[in-house]
Amino acid sequence: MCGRARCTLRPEQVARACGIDDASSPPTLQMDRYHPSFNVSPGSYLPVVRKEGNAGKGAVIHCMKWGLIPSFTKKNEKLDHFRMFNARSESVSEKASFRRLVPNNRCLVAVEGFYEWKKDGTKKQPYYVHFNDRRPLVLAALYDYWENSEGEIFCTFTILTTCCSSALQWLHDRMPVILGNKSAMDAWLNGCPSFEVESVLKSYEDPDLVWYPVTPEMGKPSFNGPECIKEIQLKPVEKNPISKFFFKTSEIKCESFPEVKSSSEEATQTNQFEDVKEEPTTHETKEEVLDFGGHGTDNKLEVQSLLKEGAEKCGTKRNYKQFAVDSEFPDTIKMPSLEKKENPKSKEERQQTLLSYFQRR
DNA sequence: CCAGACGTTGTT
DNA sequence: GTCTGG
DNA sequence: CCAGACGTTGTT
DNA sequence: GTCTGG
Repeated sequence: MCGRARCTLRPEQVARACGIDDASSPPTLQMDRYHPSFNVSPGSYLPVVRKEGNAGKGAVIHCMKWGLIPSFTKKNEKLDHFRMFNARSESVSEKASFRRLVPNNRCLVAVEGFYEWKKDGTKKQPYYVHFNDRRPLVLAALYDYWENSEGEIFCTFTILTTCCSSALQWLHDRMPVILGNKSAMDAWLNGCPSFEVESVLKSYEDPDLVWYPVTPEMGKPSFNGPECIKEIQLKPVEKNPISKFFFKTSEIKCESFPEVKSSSEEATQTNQFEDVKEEPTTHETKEEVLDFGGHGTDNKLEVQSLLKEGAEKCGTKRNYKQFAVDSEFPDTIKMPSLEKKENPKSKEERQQTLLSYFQRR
């Protein structure tokens, strides 16, 4: 499934990720509705790349609400964006609400990553899933227009899902359809109405899709900011409660597994597009790879020899590259939930100790 | 013919 | 809009 | 997706 | 439990 994501991409980044020709100044529509967020959920607006017009082959970035409202929805019906925020790709060509959109209402949604909750009995642990080179994920989606009784047009979309890749099966059974290359994106966006959609509606199996656990606090939709994607250290699961008095969690904490694959993909920046009016060009020239903390220096090395298996059991899979640069979140951006947090994480909290284990309870 | 549905997820 | 059910 | 509410009356 | 809201 896909019910939560990070999208703090600027329109140019969306355009570039989706393969729009003139990505430097893409045509946009209703972008004032776009509020970049580390915690996007159904019901909020995201930039969607769709074809411009019927015959025109150009693309436009159109900000739409996540959660499909089919055009045939009754004029006076109460809108429910939380019912159809996903569409099963396996049945999308049969279901009445989606079927009619497949030929002519396909679109792309670019996000930096998405969240997935792992259920362990009563507990739910969220993980952040993303590409190890931090290029955006381009997701397959469908959109529709609906007009209310006052003549207002509502633009909404739904993200297609498929079964999880074998690598992500441990986490969930469903995942969004990730269009992993230019031809898949192009086919989905520009393919003729009768094109064989099944060919691109596959689960993404490549090993550059990685993940790590994040704070359960981000489950609250109002919790926003870079803290959402900060890697956390999972507490080891202890069968025997007594044993936790006898080991140092710092010794057995999960280490990362360095992916050895090198990617030629251009790393994308993670700056904000908070408000075009305020600082439209400030970030234009930056090509720096940025990240928003959370990857303590203590995580950086000595992990080379660790087994992949062990790392993945501990719920982390990542690439060296993401530690190449350690930078702060730009302070030009308003991030309310961050501002409230007066204390930055102490080293104590980053590197888990027996003391912190109890302090946090 | 008209009326009514049209969905996913996870959990039971 | 389009299909299913009565 | 998860979090949070889950109610009425009358008055401002 | 189930619905609504973000």
